[in-house]
Amino acid sequence: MAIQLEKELNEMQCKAASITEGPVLIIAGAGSGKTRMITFRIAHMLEKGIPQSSILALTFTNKAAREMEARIKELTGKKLNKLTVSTFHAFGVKILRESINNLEGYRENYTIYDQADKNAAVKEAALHTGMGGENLDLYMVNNLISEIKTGRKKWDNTNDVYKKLYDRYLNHMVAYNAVDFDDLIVLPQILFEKHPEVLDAYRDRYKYIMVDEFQDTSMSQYNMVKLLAINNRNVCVVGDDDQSIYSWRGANYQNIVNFELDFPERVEIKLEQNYRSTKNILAAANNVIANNTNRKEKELWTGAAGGKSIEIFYPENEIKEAEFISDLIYRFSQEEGIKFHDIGVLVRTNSLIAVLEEQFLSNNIPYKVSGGQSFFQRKEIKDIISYMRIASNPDDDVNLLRIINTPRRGIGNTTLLKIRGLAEHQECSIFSAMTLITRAEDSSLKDSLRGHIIEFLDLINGYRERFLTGKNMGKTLRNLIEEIDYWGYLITDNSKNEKLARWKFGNVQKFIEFFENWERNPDNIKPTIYDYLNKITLVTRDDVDEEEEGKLNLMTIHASKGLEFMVVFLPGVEDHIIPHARAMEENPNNIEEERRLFYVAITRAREKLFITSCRNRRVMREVTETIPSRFIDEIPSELIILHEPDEVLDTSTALAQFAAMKAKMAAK
DNA sequence: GGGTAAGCAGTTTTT
DNA sequence: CTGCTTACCC
Repeated sequence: MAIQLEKELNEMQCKAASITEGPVLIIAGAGSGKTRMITFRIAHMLEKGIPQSSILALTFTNKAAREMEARIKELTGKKLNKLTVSTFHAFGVKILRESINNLEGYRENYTIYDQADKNAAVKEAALHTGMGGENLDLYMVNNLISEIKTGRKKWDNTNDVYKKLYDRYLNHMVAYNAVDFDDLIVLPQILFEKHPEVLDAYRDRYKYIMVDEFQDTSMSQYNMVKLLAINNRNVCVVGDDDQSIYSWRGANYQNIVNFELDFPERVEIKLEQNYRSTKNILAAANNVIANNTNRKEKELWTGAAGGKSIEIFYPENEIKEAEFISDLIYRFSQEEGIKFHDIGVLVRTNSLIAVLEEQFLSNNIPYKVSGGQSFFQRKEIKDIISYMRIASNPDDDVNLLRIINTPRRGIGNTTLLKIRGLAEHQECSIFSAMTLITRAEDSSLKDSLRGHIIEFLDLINGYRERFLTGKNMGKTLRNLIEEIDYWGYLITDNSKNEKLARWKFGNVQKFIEFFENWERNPDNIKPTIYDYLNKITLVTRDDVDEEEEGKLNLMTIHASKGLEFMVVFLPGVEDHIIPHARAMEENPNNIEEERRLFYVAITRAREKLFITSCRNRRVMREVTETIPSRFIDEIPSELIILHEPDEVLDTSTALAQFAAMKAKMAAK
């Protein structure tokens, strides 16, 4: 089987896939067949005899990583157990797993904190530095910690009041033996600095590096790539500055410029032919994004036909909007035979999802939601995970506090305060303090209380031992859940709603099954509880979906990146939503990123795009009048069918329009 | 000292 | 919807 790049790819794609040596910068526009090019590039490298183990491909999401691996597998028909395709964060986990013992204070059984855990840890640190309470702007402090840690910001006289809190937070994290998401990128680099021999080993191993979604890498992520690639110089980055939509998380598309400076001999390739959208949709997207300054010159073009493929409606309010969209989708499915999974409904904020979801539910439209609260973030699942985390790392105070009295075991606030005082005094973890307090002779604890604490300690210690054997962990988990009587807890806690309790317990059962499946998976050579816990912390969405096929896609625009749909609906295209009021408040320059978001949304559509903008919308409790997004005005009017605000919403016209356009395109 | 019901506020985007 | 505070009961 020889891959013929020239036959499979266009000229530019082919060039991009063939140059495997030296630095390459690929600017790949939306829908330009980027994934296809990358897949062929790696397949080509393997065919040339480059060993799998020398290749490192870094992506942004787990989903992208999985997809890339699957496609390479399909193309080459090879087993890919030596190829490293991973997200930046998962790669960080891998490095830390192999070498965290070299970092002072940390141990191998470290816990990864997600946003919620981090919040709790920050609160804790604030409490200890006397900065807690209602005045604390948790969101801001969280950001500050991240910015300082990743080097995006330095201490100055506007923020150094938080230095104490920051130091405390760092100390706590080491004491908890916990790392946050930023640490997964930053700690490996500290490790490399302190132990150049470790860095050399990674440089030796990964001679070829690829980075996907390069516009979304942060400065510290780029530094990591640079560290690894600077000697061998076989590094290929692929990105599109117009699709950079994660700057709030530290993404910096200036990295494209940095790359040009650090690798001046790079070959630069632009993929500008779009294979996805109708001429009409593409023209709209091009016109919108042209309003941004400071972008790489490029113009997407397509050989596809035109057709009036964009329609704009102005429903009365968000309920009418949801009804309209839902009805239209239903008729598309019934009368045009369009599959639900070919339709995407994309929103700017998670809060817009609920109304739509409700409508789809009552119209019996099968749908799946990506983004928002992930399965692993549900309270009942987090509880169970906390038990597992404490069993694997008892020093993790944040998770201990979550479960110490869930289900109720008679350790209330006052007792807890006493224990925490002791922990503070002894500079030890809460778990250790509990052990101490049960042994103290003069302890003022009542016997019953002491009994409760001992019972808890025995429970954790017992299951810790069982989990650490690495055998029958699923069974162990089942026993644990039974022993703490989590079912009984759910029943009493949701005494007014037994159905809810049942549903929650169903989730718990599901979680156990995931865990057992993972444990049984032969790809896991030696499954440990640490590996599992680290893995699920990095999982956000979609990994849990059972049947993907045949379901309507409902998600945020952020979550839609990299996807495409035959028909796309964009609800809530209103000022204050997109561009988002909060974003604009923060910094008026954010308008460009909001525009990029709108651009990403438009370019998801292959054949048809519906934009709706409500005239009134309920936000929290109040109904407010809204105005259409300014971005609508940036689409040339000759490209769209504009329905007047007072026009009665009519799904039939929209449907007929679509049919006519299809017929016209087919005729061409 | 612990448990619990009721009332209340807070939702930009995510690894 | 749910996490958090508050006030009150056992």
